Amino acid sequence: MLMSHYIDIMKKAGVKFTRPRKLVLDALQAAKQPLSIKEIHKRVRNKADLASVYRTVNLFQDLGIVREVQFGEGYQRYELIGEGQHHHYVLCIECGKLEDIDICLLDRVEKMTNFKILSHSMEFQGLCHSCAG
Amino acid sequence: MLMSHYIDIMKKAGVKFTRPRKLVLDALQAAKQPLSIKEIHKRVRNKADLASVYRTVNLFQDLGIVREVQFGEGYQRYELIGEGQHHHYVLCIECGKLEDIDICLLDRVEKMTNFKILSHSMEFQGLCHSCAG
DNA sequence: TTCTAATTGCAAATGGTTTGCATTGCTTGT
DNA sequence: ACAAGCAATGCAAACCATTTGCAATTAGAA
Ligand SMILES: [Mn+2]
Ligand SMILES: [Mn+2]
Ligand SMILES: [Zn+2]
Ligand SMILES: [Zn+2]
Repeated sequence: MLMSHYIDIMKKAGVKFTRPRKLVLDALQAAKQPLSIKEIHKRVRNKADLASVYRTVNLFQDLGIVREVQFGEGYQRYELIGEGQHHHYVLCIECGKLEDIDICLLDRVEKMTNFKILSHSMEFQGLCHSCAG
Repeated sequence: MLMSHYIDIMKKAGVKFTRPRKLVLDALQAAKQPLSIKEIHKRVRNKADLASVYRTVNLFQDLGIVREVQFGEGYQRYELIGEGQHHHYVLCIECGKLEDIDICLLDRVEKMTNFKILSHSMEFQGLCHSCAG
């Protein structure tokens, strides 16, 4: 996704496109896995404060730029959402291997329940083929 | 699920069936929704310490007696698992309405990914029909 | 460039969860 | 019934992710 896309979203929302926000965006774009706050902060050390990373990620969530991914590690992870897309994962708790599963039940659940779904999580944890032995 | 079922599990695991553990079990059995630690503790006040509630719930998780439910509230919820069963939910963030969705992708994901899945979360948050307007 | 509200950095606070340790309570063997 | 040994508890302190107050800085409109 182009940087200009996210700048547009912020402009439309009437918030400033600041240095910390660009840095967090860069970090998330460079990553190929959902990042924790600590990981984002590490990729941005001495450029943006930890509190700013938190505030930025929360803002991005409100703006629909990032999505929270729950791996049950005791903290959250975040990934960019590109044009209405997002992923769901299966994680090996032994070796950390992460696989994308191409399923999303959003539409099905909206129809089935008559809810307007605003967010959802659907993540699996277990042992990959190698680690299961 | 019968209390004896859970007692058996604890016996097999070689852990004691103590008063706090019975209290937490009772609270979870009486509940018709996943409970937070705070809610369990409230239902058990002056009978079991908060730390014991935490320790008990963690033990029950290890024993496969309870399952963590993630509603993204900033803390965890727990529900009893009866004989290989568990639920997935859609939650209205406005009025708190909770609906059970009768879908589980465990088997499908295990086959698709060749992982041995040990835990998973699949919860949806949004607005129910009344609250969406 | 100037001006001002939005944003940041830093430090302190918060809140859920875990942990250390002395005490209590089972359980087993005598 | 008693004692010994180990497990589990209560209480307080620690931990750690996240939030917040506030003074200083900065984006971006005028
Ligand atoms: Mn989805
Ligand atoms: Mn399931
Ligand atoms: Zn693995
Ligand atoms: Zn509702």
